[in-house]
Amino acid sequence: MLTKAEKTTEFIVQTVAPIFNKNGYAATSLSDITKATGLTKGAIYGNFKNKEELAIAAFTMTVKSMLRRITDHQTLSNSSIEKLFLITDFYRNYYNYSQELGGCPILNMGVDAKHQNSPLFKYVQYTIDKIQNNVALLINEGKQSKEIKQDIDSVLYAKRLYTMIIGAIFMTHTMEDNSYLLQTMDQIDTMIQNELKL
Amino acid sequence: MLTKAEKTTEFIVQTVAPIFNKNGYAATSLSDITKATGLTKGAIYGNFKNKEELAIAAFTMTVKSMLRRITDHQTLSNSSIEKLFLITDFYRNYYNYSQELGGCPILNMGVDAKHQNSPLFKYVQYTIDKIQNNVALLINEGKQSKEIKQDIDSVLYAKRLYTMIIGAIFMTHTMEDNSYLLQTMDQIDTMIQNELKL
DNA sequence: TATAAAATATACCAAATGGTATATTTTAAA
DNA sequence: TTTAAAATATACCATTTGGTATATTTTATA
Repeated sequence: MLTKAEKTTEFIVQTVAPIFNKNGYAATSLSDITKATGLTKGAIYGNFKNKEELAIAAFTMTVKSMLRRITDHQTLSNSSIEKLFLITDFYRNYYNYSQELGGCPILNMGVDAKHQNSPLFKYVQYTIDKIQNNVALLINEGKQSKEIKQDIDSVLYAKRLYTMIIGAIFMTHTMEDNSYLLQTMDQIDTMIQNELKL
Repeated sequence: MLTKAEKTTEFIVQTVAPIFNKNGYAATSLSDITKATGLTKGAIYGNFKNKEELAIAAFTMTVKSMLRRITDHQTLSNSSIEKLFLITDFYRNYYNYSQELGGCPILNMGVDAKHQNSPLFKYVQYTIDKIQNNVALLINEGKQSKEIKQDIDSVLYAKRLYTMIIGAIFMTHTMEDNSYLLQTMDQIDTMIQNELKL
């Protein structure tokens, strides 16, 4: 069972995560944090060393729950090429989902932390690498099961796909127009169909 | 001739623009500004109403000089399909160039201003629209001059191209790896060659 | 139910924030 | 070279910032 303190820590992170994600680190003040949680500084600093540690906890929590969601979605099929299509399927609903998070954490933190917070920025890089490696692995599996063409460079192709996806995420959020995400997912599906599939 | 005051205004904007672009609005303090310019608050507030107005001036200045640079590069050819290739040619050198600016202003401001500063965010949207419309116009010209296939949806294709470009810019800056930009420009060149060209 | 420990609130701190009124310097024209 | 105006510096302001020491409350256990 979770103790009171553990529940409070969880509660703070959950409450504060979308605020940090929306506003960025510098633009999120401790009064924003106390206001949103209804707690005082005493409670915040009893659960976290400082503002930075809280921001890190919030970001890692958001990213982990996001990655879990993609991974879960992947289990809907055993075919590796189908799993690629499940990626685009996931991102077709990403505008809604990421709005709940306060935006795309990878995109926001990649921009926000770049010249401000190197541990967080490193963590963004690590996460992107992780996502891309998963896609590359999937392509490799597809090659082994003869679902995907043998001459495909899996790492390069994974990078290509994620580049398009993150571009579409930026455009959809910035132009406030979901069609960027939908169109790009169509485009990627066509690529999988025409360029990857054996 | 430029008066002393006009030169100072110019100097402040030029000096401060990359700082705002790097750090974002909230994370750039007035002491950052006075330190960088070597001027005092009196001089800053004599030339600008407040911090926000300075940030707006800095951003518009950066964007305008960037757009001028693309436009200038376009004049290298009269063929509309060649002008499309000149776009990818431009972005092949964009990592270096945008680093001088303190990052890509569109990308950074799109993320930074989204939940903070609505006039600046609107200006980002306006600028993206402008860029995309220029590309769409170029494609239309290519269709008229029989360089580009008639059944291409120019607006949709322009959106597609810019989505890929901004994705590549984010990836290159975040992963600190220029190959994302180069690979994406190769990919776009292939698309122009195979999908657009008549 | 009493109690020790854990969790939270209160009250405070120095430093930094954006901004302004006024004093001083610099500029350019007469 | 004097002088009025324009530009910049100085000194200040209230407010907010992140953070902390201590007081108070809540929790769980004996």
